[in-house]
Order: sequence, then C-alpha cells, then structure tokens
Amino acid sequence: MLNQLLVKPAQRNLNTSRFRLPLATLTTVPESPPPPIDATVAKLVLESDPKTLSQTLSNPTFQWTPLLVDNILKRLWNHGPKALQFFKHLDRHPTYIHSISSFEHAVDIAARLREYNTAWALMGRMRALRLGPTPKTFAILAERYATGGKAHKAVKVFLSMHEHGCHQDLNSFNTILDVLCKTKRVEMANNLFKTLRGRFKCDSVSYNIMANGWCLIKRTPMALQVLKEMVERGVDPTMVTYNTLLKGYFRCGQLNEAWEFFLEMKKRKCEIDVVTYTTMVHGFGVAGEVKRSKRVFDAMVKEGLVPSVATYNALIQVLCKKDSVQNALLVFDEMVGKGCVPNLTTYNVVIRGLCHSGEIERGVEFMKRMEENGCMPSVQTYNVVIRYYCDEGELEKGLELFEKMGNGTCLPNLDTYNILISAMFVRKKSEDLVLAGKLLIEMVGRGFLPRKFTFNRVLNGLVLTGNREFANEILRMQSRSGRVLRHVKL
DNA sequence: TTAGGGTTAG
Repeated sequence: MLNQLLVKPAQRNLNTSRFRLPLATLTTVPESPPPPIDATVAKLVLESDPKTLSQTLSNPTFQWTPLLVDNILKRLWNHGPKALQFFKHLDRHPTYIHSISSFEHAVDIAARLREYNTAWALMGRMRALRLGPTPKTFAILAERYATGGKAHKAVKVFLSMHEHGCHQDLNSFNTILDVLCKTKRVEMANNLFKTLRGRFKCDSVSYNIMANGWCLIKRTPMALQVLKEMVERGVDPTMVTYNTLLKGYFRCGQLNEAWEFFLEMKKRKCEIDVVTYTTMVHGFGVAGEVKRSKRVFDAMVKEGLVPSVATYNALIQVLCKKDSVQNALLVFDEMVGKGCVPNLTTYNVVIRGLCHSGEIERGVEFMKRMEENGCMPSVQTYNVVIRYYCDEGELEKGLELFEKMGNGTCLPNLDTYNILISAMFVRKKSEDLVLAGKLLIEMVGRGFLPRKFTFNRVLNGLVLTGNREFANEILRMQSRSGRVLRHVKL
C-alpha cells in the first residue's frame, strides 16, 4: 500500500491505454456507470504532461462548452496549478473562447494561489475580450485578498473598480463590507461604512452586514448599536437583523439574553421564521441544553412551521454531540419519512457523529448510502473519516480512502494533507516519514502551503530516521518555491 | 457574490 503511494503522481494509474482513446470510444468501454465527461477530462488534465496538453485539448473530439469548462475547473479546484494550466491552454484554442464565469473561476483560483499578478492579467484579458471584469470578478478578488491577510488590498480593489471599467454601486459596496466582516476585519469595515455610507445610500442590507460582523467577533453590544443607528436613520430592521442578533447572543453563550430577545420578537409580533427557530435549536443544543433545543423544535412544528433541512441538520448535530448518535439517526429517519431530503451537510454531520462514537465502519456505510442517493461525498466527508481512521491507528484504511480521492473525482485539500502528514508521526517508522515527505512535496505541487511547523516536523522526522538525503531534496524544493521556512539544521 | 439558520476538535 505504502509503496503504491510513493509512486509519483505522474506515474500513478498507468493503466491508461484508455487515456489515448478518443472520447467517443471511451463511452463504449463496458464500465458502469460511465464517469461524467468533465470527470474524464479533469483526470486527463491531471495525468497529462503539461507540454503536450495543448495538443491534447485541441483534439476536435472535445466539444467545449462554458458549462463543461466550469465543471472541469471545479473538479480541479484543489489542484490550482493544473486548473490554471488547463484554463490557459484552452485560452489558446483556435476557436473556443472562455466565458465570463470560466474567467472568474480562473481569477479565483489564481488569487487563491496568491498569484495576484496572474489574477490581474486574467482580468485584463477579460477586458480586452469585452467580457468584464464584472462586479462579481472584483468581489472574488477582494475576498481572496482578504482571506489571504491583505484586507487593505481588498479595499483598494473595491475603490479602484471604476478605473477598470466597472461601476461601483450599493451592491458592490455591501459586498466589500461583507467580505471584510466575514474575514473578521470588522473595524476596517466599520471605517469604510462610516466614510461612504452617505455616498451609497446604505440600506438595511448594509446595516445587517455590519451587525453580523460585530456578532462574528462576539461584540454584540456594537451590533445592538448598529440596530439603534439604523432605526435612528429611518432604515427599518428586518427579520435578518433580528435573527442576526439572536445568533450573536448564542455565539457569546448568552442563552438568557437570547431567550429574552426571542420573547421580545414575539411580543412585537415579528413573524418568527424557520431561521429563527433553527438558530434557537442549534444555539441551545450546542450549549448543552438538549431538552430546550428539542422543545423549541417541537414548538416550531406545533406553530405550523415546517422545519427545513437546516433545522434538521441543527438538531441532528446537537443530538450527535450532546446526546446519542442513535437518537440522531432516529431524527434522520424522521426527516426522510417526512419527505425532507438530506443534503451534504446532513450526511457529513451523521458521518462525523458515527465516527466520533467509534463506529467508523458505519460512517463509511453512510458514505456509500449518500452516493446511492445522488449526494456525492465531499472533501470534508473524506477528511472526517480519514481523520478518525488515523486517530484509531488504522493508517492503511485512511490512506486507502486518500488514494480513492486521488483516483476519483474529489481531490484532497490542505486539511487532508495536514491530517495525513500528522498521522505519519505516530508509529515513528522510517517509511511513514518518507511518505510524509512525499505528501509534503505533493501538496506544495498542488498549490497548498504547509505551515512552517509542518515543514520542520517532516524534515526533523526524516533526519532522525536516517533519511537525510530525502530531507535535503525537500529543502531544495523549499528553496525553489522561494520561501524560507527552515529552522532546522541538517 | 448584496444580508440571517446546518459541516471545522474537547
């Protein structure tokens, strides 16, 4: 098993005679069910040589459409460099022209890799083709700057929109406020809000975004202040405003205040909605008040409101965490019985619950079940199961799932690599450390930056297990990547 | 991709 993994990605899956066949032939291979075309092409891109990729993609067998290209980019999401390679090669195609949404995916991917120059170049190309950039393109770039720790750049992006041929309006202003708030730069958002709220004629959405921002950083009094201000300025609070504040109280562990606020909402004849109830079910439950959580759920049904998938998910998670998986599964069956279709989150919550109570195999069964029900396991699903396998010392089973991800349609992400690399230190075996090194190299190649801690840990591990040569190889890779993370002397 | 409720460890 380990040996298989040690093979470089390019050499993996060499049963690729299928690969060279035109796609028309591929569909006749008696394999059931045939993978969707975007999965096939994504795999082809992953395993092909960058030098010949253009030629491969020029094959007239491929019927490129914006939808197909978008789906391929989504599949390659967790292999940014390959995704961009694919996009750029196709950009040189003699007849096909990328759509706005494909460009926006590419901008997103480039900015996530912190290749901001590439992102700007793509936007320049959009403009040259008269496809944009659109307000959404700027929103994407701003969000990537903000999540990459460059909030000031995000604001600059917004302020410079008009210079790139894109008009600033209230929507784009609200978007930048939201981006800053969601990345916890609430003070910065507040400054921008105070400075420009007159110019953009802020509406309830703007105030709701700010209130939510303060709640996210647990400063509920400031959120109340926003509520007060909006009323003073003649902007009516909405259900979103109230639900935001309610959630804020729960986030701070202020259960009594949350309850009082809920009663106040009722007293003022607010049309308490399903979001209000979901917030309550979740809030009381995760605080350990399972009975109260269930009571709220029952009260909601009694009042004639229909629980949504999110409401069921909240209750199921609460039962998994604070009660028993058995009871959570009863609720799962109940929701299905009532015709409420479980979604990805439902399955992920149940699978985590099962794994946490030591029933990993049942969790894996649920993975099969979700697939049968047309809900494909996500990278989070895999990560949960892999993590619990590793915690239980079943590294091989975790690696088996990891292999399945690589072969199939759900590429591993940063978390997956971190989980597996950490697991490689448990047995203190030389071969495990070598595998950790291979994983480290692979993740860097896919555009994920390991933390310094991870780098040093792997290097130290390799040196201590006598793999000095390999440790040096990793160091060379590290210096090639232009980042000096080394704190270890070999 | 203009706002609020479900997945992220005890």
